[in-house]
Amino acid sequence: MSVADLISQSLPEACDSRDSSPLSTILEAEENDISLQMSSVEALYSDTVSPLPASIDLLLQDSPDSSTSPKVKLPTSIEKSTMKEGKGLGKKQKVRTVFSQMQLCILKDRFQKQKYLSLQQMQELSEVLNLCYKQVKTWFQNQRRNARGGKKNHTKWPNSSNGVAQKGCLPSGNLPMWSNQTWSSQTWSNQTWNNSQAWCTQAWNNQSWNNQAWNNQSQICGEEFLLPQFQQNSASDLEASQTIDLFLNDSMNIQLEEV
DNA sequence: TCGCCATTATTG
DNA sequence: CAATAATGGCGA
Repeated sequence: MSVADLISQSLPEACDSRDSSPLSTILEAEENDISLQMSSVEALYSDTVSPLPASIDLLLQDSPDSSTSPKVKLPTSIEKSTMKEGKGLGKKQKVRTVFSQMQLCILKDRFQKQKYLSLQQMQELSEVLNLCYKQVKTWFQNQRRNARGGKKNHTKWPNSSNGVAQKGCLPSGNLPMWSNQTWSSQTWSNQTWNNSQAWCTQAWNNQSWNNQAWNNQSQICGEEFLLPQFQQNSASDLEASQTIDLFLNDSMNIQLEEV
């Protein structure tokens, strides 16, 4: 499979992050050309994370986009043009990106701890998820809204009553606050990430996961992360995990103001 | 500029 | 039809 495919998955051209992200976001270039972006991204990462070159692309966006196993949607170019030409004329076609399970997982997890992210934090997160800053921002925006639930009960989180394993996959209790400046990256990588690894892997392995599936899954996630079966994942998965670990730590180190 | 809101449009 | 990513307007 080509990395391009994977990438395209989470490459909404709708994001004008370049415009929105003041802090020169690295990943801006990608939106333009899939092919080009690939190289740029690759270069970028390989440069940043010297040891593991392209693996990042894979694991990140790749998350076998669960959303729809059969036909991986290529939101970017193909889908767009192929869409409805009828109204696609001069209209603004929204490209509704379908975030992968992994992306959602990370997003949700983060959201549980932080409802508001600083610009840089969002950017970092976006890098990690290989999404646009704008998308992350929007996502949080929407989440905040339905988290509040107040007006329109838009989203129904799996379990809204318990504050435990409800939405996220990672039991917040075991995780160090993303934004708290105290914990060391080591702590994160050694302890927390183990869990993360598990759930990420899980996410990758179970393509069939749906948002609803989080319901059930989240519970196991809460207690039995490191199931033997998950550890038997392929090398690529492991590699991926490690990769994430790496850049995650990297981003973590950047640390800025907290909420 | 961002956040929040209401709305729109896509996806399943 | 429900869920939700993304857009645009408004205010701080």
